[in-house]
Amino acid sequence: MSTSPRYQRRKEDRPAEITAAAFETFAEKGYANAKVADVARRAGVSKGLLYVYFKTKEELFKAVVRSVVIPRVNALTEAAVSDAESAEAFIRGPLRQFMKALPGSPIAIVIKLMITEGSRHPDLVDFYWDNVASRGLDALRALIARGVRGGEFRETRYSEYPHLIMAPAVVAVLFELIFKNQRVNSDELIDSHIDILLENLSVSGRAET
Amino acid sequence: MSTSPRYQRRKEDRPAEITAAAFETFAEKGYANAKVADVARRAGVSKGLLYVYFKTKEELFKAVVRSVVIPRVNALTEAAVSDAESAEAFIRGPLRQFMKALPGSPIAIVIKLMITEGSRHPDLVDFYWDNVASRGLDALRALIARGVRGGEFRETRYSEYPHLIMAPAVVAVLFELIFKNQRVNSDELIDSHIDILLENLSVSGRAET
Amino acid sequence: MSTSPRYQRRKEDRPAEITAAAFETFAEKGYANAKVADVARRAGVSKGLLYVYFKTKEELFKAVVRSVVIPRVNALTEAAVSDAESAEAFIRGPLRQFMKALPGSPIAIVIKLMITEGSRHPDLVDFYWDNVASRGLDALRALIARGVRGGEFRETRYSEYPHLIMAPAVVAVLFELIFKNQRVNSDELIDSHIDILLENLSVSGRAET
Amino acid sequence: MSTSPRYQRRKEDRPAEITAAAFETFAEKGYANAKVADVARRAGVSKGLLYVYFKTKEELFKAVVRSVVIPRVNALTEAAVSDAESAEAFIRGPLRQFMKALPGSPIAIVIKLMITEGSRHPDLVDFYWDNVASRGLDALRALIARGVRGGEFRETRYSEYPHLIMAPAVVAVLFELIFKNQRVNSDELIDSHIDILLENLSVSGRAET
DNA sequence: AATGAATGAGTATTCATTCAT
DNA sequence: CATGAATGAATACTCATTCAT
Repeated sequence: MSTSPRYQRRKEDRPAEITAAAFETFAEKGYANAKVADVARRAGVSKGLLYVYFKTKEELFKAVVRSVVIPRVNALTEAAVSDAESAEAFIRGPLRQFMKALPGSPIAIVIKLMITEGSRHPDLVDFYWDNVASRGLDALRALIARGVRGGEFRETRYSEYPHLIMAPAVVAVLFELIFKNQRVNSDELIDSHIDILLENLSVSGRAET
Repeated sequence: MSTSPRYQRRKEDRPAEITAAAFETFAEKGYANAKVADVARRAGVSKGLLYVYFKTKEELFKAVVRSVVIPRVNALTEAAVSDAESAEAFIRGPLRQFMKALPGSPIAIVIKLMITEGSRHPDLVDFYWDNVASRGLDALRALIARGVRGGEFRETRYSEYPHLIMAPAVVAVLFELIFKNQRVNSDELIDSHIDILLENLSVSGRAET
Repeated sequence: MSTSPRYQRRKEDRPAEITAAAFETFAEKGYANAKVADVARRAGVSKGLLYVYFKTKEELFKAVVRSVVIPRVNALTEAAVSDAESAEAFIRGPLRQFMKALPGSPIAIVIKLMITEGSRHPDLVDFYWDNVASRGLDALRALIARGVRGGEFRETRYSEYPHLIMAPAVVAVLFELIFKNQRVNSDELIDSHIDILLENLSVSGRAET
Repeated sequence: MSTSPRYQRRKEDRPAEITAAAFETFAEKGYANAKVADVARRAGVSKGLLYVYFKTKEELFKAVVRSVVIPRVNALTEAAVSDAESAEAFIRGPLRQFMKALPGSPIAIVIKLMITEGSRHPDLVDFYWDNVASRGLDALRALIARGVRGGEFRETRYSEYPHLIMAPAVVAVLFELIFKNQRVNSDELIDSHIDILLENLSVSGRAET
């Protein structure tokens, strides 16, 4: 009920609040069309304060990518290499869920931003490769290796190109980015892919479907 | 006495020359960072004349997308439904070539532009769906159907989701857009995919590989 | 009576018009307090056009210094070395006039700007030394030498330090810059100096005054 | 356990510490380019505290000028009128030293600041005239009068325009401000001037040099 | 038809100043 | 007394678009 105080004095939270607001703004508008003033307004701070924490719009952008990416990659990659469940169970469970969630996740936005602005920020691209793409592919490779080692899977090209495992999720991401998923049922797409994938990996050969 | 132009441009060529220059500029810089003056300079015309043909930068952008997309979709889709070669031969031949070429083709650039600017141009997105994505998927579906009809292929989920056939090419496109293909060998990726795909489609079951 | 046309199309004159306006603005406000928008308004052009001719405010500043300085140094230095009149006559005539005019001349403004902004523009300082200070001192040295050669003057320290000849004019400039000449009668100051100077240079020794 | 400050500043010293820091900052950057935050940091206080003592940046500037100027004018002017040494000895000794020291002294900086910012602070200009320029000129006039009275000097224009006595020092100051004295040997310039000056003032007429 | 000079709205960034703590 | 987080007005610079020639 009271008018919000002019000064909030929340030093520790500010950077996170600002990157969160910036993420939303970049997600909606893209980098070039996002106004620093919008970000500040959305974060509930003045432009001046934003510039205290981030020296330029570019710095802010890089901080956003890092802040979005880092906390999200660990969970899945760690689960992939744990022995808590069989490789197939992991693929049918957590991995499928991850792939279905991908188009609506912040990662999709980051992919968009990397496509748009990557060429102007090679260091960010490297960062993204090292911390997301590369680690994700390694985790998938380790997952397949575990399945093969455990007698669940046969040897396949997927070991070499785990990209093929994620490819349909990438399609789903693109459809989301371009068509806002008006044009494909991502969940069914992923389900179909998982079926095909496991049939292919399975040592027991083709199920009679 | 007068410095006559190298060759006298004919009025009819101008729009095409301008969209070609615009495509190159958008490809290099992205929409927001492409300057109209750059496009005009590259096309060898004045800004004023460019504005005679395209009333705004947006108009120009839409014209570019249309001009790039339309001539490129027909060849493949027509070949896909012809009976000149078996479905498998088509997949191993023209389709594989198309997928390998995709990351370096103008379509990749258009995909990038659709991701970046699509939300501001819903009509373009519709146009892109109608003329590229939708037609491409239909052609793939027809191809699979032909294979099934001809006894080459068994029934699979690919009929329902031909997206899965193109998915690795989409991954390759994304890697090109983000990493300039420093990070994956697209050709081998596609080859591996085609092998897996045909093994899956084949009625004769798994090769002993 | 007619409203002034929106476009004037005077390409050749623009840079000079703009530097003239910029000179006035810098003179009044100093570099830091001069707004580019003020300069443009005073020049009767838009900010955008100003930036067509001068890529930054700094560029504009340098152009101003050059445009003010160059045309003004030649007249005097050339006269100093001509034999049209005796050295003493030159000092009593043109040189005295020049010194009296200095505080109110654009050179005084340029001196002010060099003091204020010189440290941020070492190349301008060099330019100023090469084209104004150094050339002026050389001309004075040549003048003294001519007087000595012609038997008008005796050998004095002024040959080595012609700065001493100009020093009172420099005082007058400083008084103008700081006190707007509310505090000293520059003309009488210069007259007194010229008298002392010529008495000193004269071979015939001290007049009985 | 607590990191106690190196020494406990006493409240009374603060304004002086701040003006000292401000002087250094203004000297290095000029008024417009000096940041209040820099001054505070250099003074070892917070911006907030600085604003307790000086309500605006302008106030601070005026305080700086006053604090620099006042303590420095007294010594010389008092010595000039004392009878401790002959007028000529005073000129050859203390006055010459003062003139040689001027370009490197805080007064030079204050002159620069007066030139740059004077027009925005007429009261400061008046203060500077009353406390520095005017008093200095009076002291020089008194010095000449003492020499004349004591039979050392003849009557000259210097009585009326003691500015002429200081003029070469002013030149030296300007050269320092603009060229950082890369371009003139100030000491020799002053020595030459003093020789000429005393030859001129001397009742005994021209030395045979 | 063709030009490019001219415009001005729009935006990132800075910094003197305030005030809750 | 002391702090420094927070503010926002001010300003250099850009670029799509127009229009006199």
